[in-house]
Amino acid sequence: MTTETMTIREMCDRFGVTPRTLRFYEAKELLSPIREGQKRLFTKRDRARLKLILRGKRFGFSLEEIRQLLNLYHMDDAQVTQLSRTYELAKKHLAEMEAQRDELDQAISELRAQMEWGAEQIARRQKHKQAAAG
Amino acid sequence: MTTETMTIREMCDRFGVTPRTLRFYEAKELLSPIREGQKRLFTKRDRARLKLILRGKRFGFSLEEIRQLLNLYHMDDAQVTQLSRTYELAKKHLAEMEAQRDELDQAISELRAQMEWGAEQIARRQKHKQAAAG
DNA sequence: CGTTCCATTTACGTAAACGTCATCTTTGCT
DNA sequence: AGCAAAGATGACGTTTACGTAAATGGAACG
Repeated sequence: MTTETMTIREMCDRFGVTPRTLRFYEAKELLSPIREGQKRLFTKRDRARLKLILRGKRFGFSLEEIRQLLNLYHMDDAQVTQLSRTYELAKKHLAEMEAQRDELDQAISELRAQMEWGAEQIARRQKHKQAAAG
Repeated sequence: MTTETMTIREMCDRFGVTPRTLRFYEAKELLSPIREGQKRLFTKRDRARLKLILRGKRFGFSLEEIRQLLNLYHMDDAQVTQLSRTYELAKKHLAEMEAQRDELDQAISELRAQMEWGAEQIARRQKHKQAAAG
């Protein structure tokens, strides 16, 4: 087993996805495993891309958005031609992510405050119970 | 126009959603506007909840997940009974959000690095052009 | 009173992201 | 040679989150 390429099953085990998912991503041109006869062989590049895909999904991006963004991470010489356009897209994306992070930070502190209130209510009820029992 | 309640149209204009969306959220028990005859009237509570709904969506949560979480923010006396269960759920959610933020932070710095590389490539090409032209 | 304008309900349609068969090949044992 | 396991290729099904169209109902305006 050269660690260079992986079968579909090895990929599934490593990333916790189904074969269907990997084939689907290939159909959508998010992955492009090489073929050994019929069988797919996933390269290091595919693994790096899949990692980014799954991350993008956790952030709420659609596969189509993710497809665009993958070009930012895997530019070959042919694509360097449109590099500055890609760069603009990246800047936009970066801004979106930073906005999302700020919102997330805010949401986190709001939730923290909410939980403190909740903890207080629980404590209050404990006291009432004791008073009623005593 | 008392600022107390809003019509469906006012809601749509304020939040940038369609009437269909608001009715859909009501059907899914995410919102519960009061009725004036047939017509829906959205209260301050509905607005607060909708804000949280839209935010949750940006974070990649499903409507069903969001529905669960809304209880954390709008607990009435009846629900305080299960408050400690809710509190546990909140803790789990908070942990998820913090993990997501950390991942987002990492993704942001990776993208930044990627962009610096891109900027370098652009500069390099500029130089080559000049050399070829000169 | 007719029409226009919102809004409501009901119902069917749709895009995204896979799940789930059914049906082959291919490949590795025995 | 025979057979099970793994993988491939359609093709249809499913869930989520709405879109869209049809039919209906008030109410407001000329």
